Amino acid sequence: MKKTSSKPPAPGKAPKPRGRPRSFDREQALGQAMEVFWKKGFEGTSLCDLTEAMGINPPSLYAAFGDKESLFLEAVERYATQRGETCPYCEEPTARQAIEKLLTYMAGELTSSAHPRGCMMVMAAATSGGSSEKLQAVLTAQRMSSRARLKARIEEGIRDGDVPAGTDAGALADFYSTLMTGMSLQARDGATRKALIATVATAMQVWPVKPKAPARRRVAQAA
Amino acid sequence: MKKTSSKPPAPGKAPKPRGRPRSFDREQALGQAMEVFWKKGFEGTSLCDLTEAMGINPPSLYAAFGDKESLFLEAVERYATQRGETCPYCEEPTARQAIEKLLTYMAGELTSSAHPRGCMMVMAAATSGGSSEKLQAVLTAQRMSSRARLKARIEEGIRDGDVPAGTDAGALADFYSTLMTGMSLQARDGATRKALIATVATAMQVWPVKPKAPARRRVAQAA
DNA sequence: CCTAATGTATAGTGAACACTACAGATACCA
DNA sequence: TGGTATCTGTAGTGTTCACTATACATTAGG
Repeated sequence: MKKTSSKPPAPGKAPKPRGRPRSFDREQALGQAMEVFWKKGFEGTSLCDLTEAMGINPPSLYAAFGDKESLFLEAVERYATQRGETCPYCEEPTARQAIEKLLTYMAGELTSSAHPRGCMMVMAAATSGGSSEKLQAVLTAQRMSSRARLKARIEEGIRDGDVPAGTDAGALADFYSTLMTGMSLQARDGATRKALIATVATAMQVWPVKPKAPARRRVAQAA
Repeated sequence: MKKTSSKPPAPGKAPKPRGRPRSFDREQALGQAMEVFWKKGFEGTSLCDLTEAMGINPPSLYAAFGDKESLFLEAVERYATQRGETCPYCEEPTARQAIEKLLTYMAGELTSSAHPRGCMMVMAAATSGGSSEKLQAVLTAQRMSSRARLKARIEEGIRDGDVPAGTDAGALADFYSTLMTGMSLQARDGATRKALIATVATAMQVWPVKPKAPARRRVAQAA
């Protein structure tokens, strides 16, 4: 594998690119591409859609990103990174608060008018039926990772004592994963933020409670 | 609008078709087409996929079904009818039992190996981003109808007294609608029947309970 | 200045798409 | 048997797809 032409490796190296410099901002163009993929899916997006949104011509796109699939994968990566950074998650003191905050945050994000509705991953997963294996594998991995993070936070809650000891972390993670997936579709379908918030409130009722009050211990653990 | 050539209007009329008879079973061909659409979505399915699965040539397809979109709409209609008939629903005595039975039935159906995984409607909704307005309108209507049926059954439960009086039927219907949508995607993603059943069990915990036991009435209502 | 290296713009490539013209086949009715 | 109506199979139609060959523009080093 040889990198076609991404960017100067490091300022300390001073590679001094020889030829004509690129006339567009690669990161900004990637952002535009991400929005288009987010809105129309992988197969629903044409090269024409992309070049128009990115403001460049096909040869520039291919020189900078490889091909349509590579560009999509980079967009997915960027989306995941971006979401992972902005989303409040494990900083809440209890697992319940963390999950509730996550779901509430998502209810707002999924219905925000600042970008396409729904989660890009979920939409991509739903619409990439006939795509390449690599593409599907990456998407599946992303979804597995999302579910695993949920499960890990619940298990952390069990260790910390804020979640009852017998709780099935996997099943609970599956439940909230399923719900979040559904929320994405509902959002795409026009569900209001209010409706999603109400659904979140309903869903939080299944959070396990301790049967009695045998140990009123609360272990504070620095994040 | 003039029907191109669907089928003889009624056996009583004895229309006596004049020309060469059709050499394939229209209903069976429609079933094959439905399976392909179900598996690959509307845009992901090519005419070649369809003609191959249906065992006919393009002109026969167009003569019998109009065009790709009309065929898809007919497939959707058939799917909805078929599901509506086979799915046990309002015959359960209480709303809770009805919803639980529906969800459990769906957990099995969505993961059945007898047909493509997931609900055709949900997959179609997710993948028909760039399709015609009519197509999207029909799909939206189907989903609204599904949610409305859920809501109606809950309201029936409120009237019958097996659901607490203050229950927000709309919010509860939204919650289970969202969950069912999510279950479809999870199923497509490879979730096991067991995992879906567990999620259903978790979800049923949110069912509202009466604060005390004021009325133990059960109204049997013929379907 | 010239040469080399790189990016950009025009204008295509072959393939796949939804869809159909046309001729031949097969039915009914006279 | 002939006329007409409908279906079937072959072989296309033009369009759009992802992608690229080629020529020109713009930089750095000499």
